[in-house]
Amino acid sequence: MHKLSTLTAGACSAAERRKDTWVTASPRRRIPEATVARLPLYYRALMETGERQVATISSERLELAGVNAAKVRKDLSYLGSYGTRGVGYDVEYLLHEISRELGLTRDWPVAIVGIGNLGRALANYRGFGARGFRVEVLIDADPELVGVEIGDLAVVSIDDLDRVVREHNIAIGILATPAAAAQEVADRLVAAGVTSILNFAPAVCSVPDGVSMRKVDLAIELQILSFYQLRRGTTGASVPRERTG
Amino acid sequence: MHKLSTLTAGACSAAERRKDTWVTASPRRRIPEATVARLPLYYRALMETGERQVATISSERLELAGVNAAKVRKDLSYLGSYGTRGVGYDVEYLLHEISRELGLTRDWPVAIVGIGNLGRALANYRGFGARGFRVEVLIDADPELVGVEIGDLAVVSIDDLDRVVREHNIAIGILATPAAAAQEVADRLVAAGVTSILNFAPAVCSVPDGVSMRKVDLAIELQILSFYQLRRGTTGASVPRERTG
DNA sequence: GCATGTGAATAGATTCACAGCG
DNA sequence: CGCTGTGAATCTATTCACATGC
Repeated sequence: MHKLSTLTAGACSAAERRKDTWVTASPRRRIPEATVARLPLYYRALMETGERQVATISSERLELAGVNAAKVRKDLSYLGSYGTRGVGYDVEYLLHEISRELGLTRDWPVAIVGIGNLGRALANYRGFGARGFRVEVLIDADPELVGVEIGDLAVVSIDDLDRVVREHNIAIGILATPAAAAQEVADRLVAAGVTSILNFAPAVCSVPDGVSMRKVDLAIELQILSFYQLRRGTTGASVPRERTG
Repeated sequence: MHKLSTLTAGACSAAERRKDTWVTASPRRRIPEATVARLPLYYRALMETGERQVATISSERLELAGVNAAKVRKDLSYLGSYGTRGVGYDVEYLLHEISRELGLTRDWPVAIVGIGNLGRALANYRGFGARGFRVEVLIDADPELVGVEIGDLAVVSIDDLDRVVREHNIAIGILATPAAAAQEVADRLVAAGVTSILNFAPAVCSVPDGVSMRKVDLAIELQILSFYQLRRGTTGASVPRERTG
């Protein structure tokens, strides 16, 4: 059995949490997990700001839903002292630093395994492609699906997973299989050299140390919403019906 | 982390108190956010355990990836003292308590707004439907799409959002629009009485107090993976290529 | 004996508040 | 003066360790 190190979206794997695992490539401090999770938000906000030809921005104005100015400053301070006191942060420069930190200056070839409804939608999704994440491989177990073209990619048989993952130098795999297949496919991806997995399968699924897995689980998100919904004064349109079946 | 307005978890509705099966009426303490986010995991694990005809389970054995026995015990203790010392937790009973806590004994009608690739995949996704979340309304702005049948639902025009949301008593909305439309649609959903939103649009988007929003953002998840991937000794298949352009 | 339930200890994240500097 | 950068204070979450009770 594996050393368990799964993570849900929002939490990170044991591998990342353990201090000793850190290859301190960058001389600065270890960037806290919570900060890492917010860097993409800053990146996105800065991109939008940059398009509006704004040269410089203060932590106050960068502030976005749920992230106040103090948090912004502390987060950015982990990257280095990239701001100017009395002025703010240079948008272009900060964008560059964040994208370097996030590895967005690189090209990450991605494989999607499981070409059902969701896998197909992900394959067609413009939005990764935009920034460094290019879907290069589609894999499915269904012989009917093998060879079918989605976008400009032909679906490859799962029997060829190992070969094709290695050929394309895939580091990041997207798991969109049924729950039952998730663990086996994750194992095969890892065996083929994949060290980051984004898991859409609604299954408890684990990966060895040294591999990151983030879970995106629609059912879980809805259940969390349901929890808070239930505890709110439900009025108007929000009154749930008693379950029928 | 996720913007969930200050919760009124202490206040427990009369509807909950009404039932007879549990001894202790309502959880004494407020359930921590981190615990709430794990309840669905326990729920799922217990469902699988229950199917294997296991009557009782210890925190040690319930332990799943990333959640150790101590955490399990503390989490479950927030719900009440539902275990038996020296034995463990009764699977059926605990399952019932958790599902009640999560509001899974109810039926939550759901609307999906934005019937593109992703929205369509979500509409066809069996998996919510399973436990209380039933997609009843599909909404899109594209006139070409209005009236088109997906599964057994016809797409409704966004002009009718308010009416149809109220008619179906929608409390939970799923946002799968392009980023540009997200904020406006969120506002309209809230105006129509929706108080929980699951947002798939890659956009900074905010909701007023008293409304929950959870974000599922593929680009962000990939960027977080990329961050850790970059900091790992990238060997074998995992060496990223330099960006070509 | 064995596994829960829980205070106490520790670790981590957020916020405060202000010194420091352009 | 305005805004960053950061120690210190606070709040939240996790882990430990053991008394408690079946």
